[in-house]
Amino acid sequence: MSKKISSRAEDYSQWYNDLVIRGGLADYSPVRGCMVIKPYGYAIWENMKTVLDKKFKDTGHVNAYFPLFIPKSFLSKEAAHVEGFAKECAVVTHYRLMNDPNGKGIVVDPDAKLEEELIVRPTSETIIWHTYKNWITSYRDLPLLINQWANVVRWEMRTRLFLRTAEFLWQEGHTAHSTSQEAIAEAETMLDVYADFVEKWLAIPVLRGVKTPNERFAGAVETYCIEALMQDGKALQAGTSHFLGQNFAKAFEVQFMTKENKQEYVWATSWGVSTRLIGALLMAHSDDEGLVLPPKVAPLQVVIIPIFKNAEELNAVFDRVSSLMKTLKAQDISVKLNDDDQTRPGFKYAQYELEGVPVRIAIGPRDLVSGTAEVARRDTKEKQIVQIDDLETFVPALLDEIQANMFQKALKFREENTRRADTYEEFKRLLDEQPGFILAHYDGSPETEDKIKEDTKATIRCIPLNNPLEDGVCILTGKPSTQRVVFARAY
RNA sequence: CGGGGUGUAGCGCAGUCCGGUAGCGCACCUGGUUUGGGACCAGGGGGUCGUAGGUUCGAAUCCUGCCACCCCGACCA
Repeated sequence: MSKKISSRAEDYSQWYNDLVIRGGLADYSPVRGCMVIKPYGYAIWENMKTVLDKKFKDTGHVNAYFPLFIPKSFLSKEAAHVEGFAKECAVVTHYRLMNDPNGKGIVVDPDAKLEEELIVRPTSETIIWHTYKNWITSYRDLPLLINQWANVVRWEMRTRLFLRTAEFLWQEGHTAHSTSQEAIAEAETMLDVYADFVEKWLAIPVLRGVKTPNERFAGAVETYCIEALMQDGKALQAGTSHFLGQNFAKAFEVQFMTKENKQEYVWATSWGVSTRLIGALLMAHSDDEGLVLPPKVAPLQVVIIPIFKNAEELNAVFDRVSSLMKTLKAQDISVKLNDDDQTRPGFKYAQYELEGVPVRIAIGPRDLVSGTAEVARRDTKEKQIVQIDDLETFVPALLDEIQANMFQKALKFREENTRRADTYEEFKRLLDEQPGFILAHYDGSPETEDKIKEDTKATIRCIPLNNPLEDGVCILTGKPSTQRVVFARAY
């Protein structure tokens, strides 16, 4: 095995795969499009989950769990919804296997065919709204604010580790409200929760906006999204929040009695983020040496590498740092001393750089004499000598600085790669030569959007919230336009 | 589903053209020397060569079918 991972410049896709595999985040599984999330990758997900779950609860939501299997007939109750998901559903048709009569292993028992086939959930709107029908009868039952952490299956044509897998982990919030305004406010609140999380914890700047009708979630009236820019200039949708209007309430007959004693359909939202966020995290920050993790979600924030030739020297380092480790842990900083005597320091340095541990501290016999340590930060790869006694204040400050610096770096990258195009030629040239977000006018028609997508593979990522109005003309048709929208090629 | 590629030890590969019973590097195990940026020496274990069939005295190698995975597209979070 080569020691280096592929570089971004020579093969961006391979670089990404190397990060995931060599970084110990996931493995391929025996089933196409599925992956095994390894402990290190899962630890990142757990950290994300912990923060998000608290934010959901702080905004009034509770967790519940709905079943994996959905009766096939449910899916077709909302027309746009089935249109959007039918082509990528895993279907359960039988419930039993038997020994092959021809002696070749095991086969599906033809007598065990299900009366009605079951869909493995690609998302849970249908089963949840079926359930909500029984839970909601009065305005007093509203709002109903429920989230679930679950796995879903979408049988995608082409998969990519974390970014698009056949099965993925996510959370999906499903809320019911008595008014349209309240549901819209909910969808916007959750978009803000996502944006805040991605920017402050993952250190990835995002654009908040709404999707055009073409890009809207199947069954939504309005889809809000956060869009991030990856290092190769492609966009990645990092989270979505949908205002579903009364579409699902009507499809599943969910009505409530108002204060005025009138029957009305309830208003709905749904919102979700998935393990795709791990893909975003990798692609936004990592470099040719490996992962670069923001301290706030790094499974391990600080690693101490002792330099030693024998047990005495190791113990001397351990004695010198044990109180430091306690102090850091008391501040909720994860720290580990790697006392493995089978690998040498250089190997450990390379390994922790690959894994993206934010701060590395090396302490050897010479340091013990001088009372110093070598502190290396992963984001800039800078090293400096610090007094060991100062580390308990230096390290927390450094972690904060790394977190802030990673966000600033990503923000600068996005700003430098957000450009305006006023003609179609310029638009196409930018896509090929300087990929990134492109702000351009379009005439607002789905046909124009489709044509541009067909020509260039670029899509409208979003119409930013609070978008400044500006008169212009559509880059494709020359028709008048009142605002620029954000185009990009996307994952 | 279209295009390209690959299936040989846990991983990465050579061997296939030209058939003779499988090899290298890393990893792993044992012992020793090492340890401030991916250590070294010696010894050792591990593979029905993706799968099914065919040709042949003999197949990783030739022929046919099938399967899987990866990359690039169309679809999507």
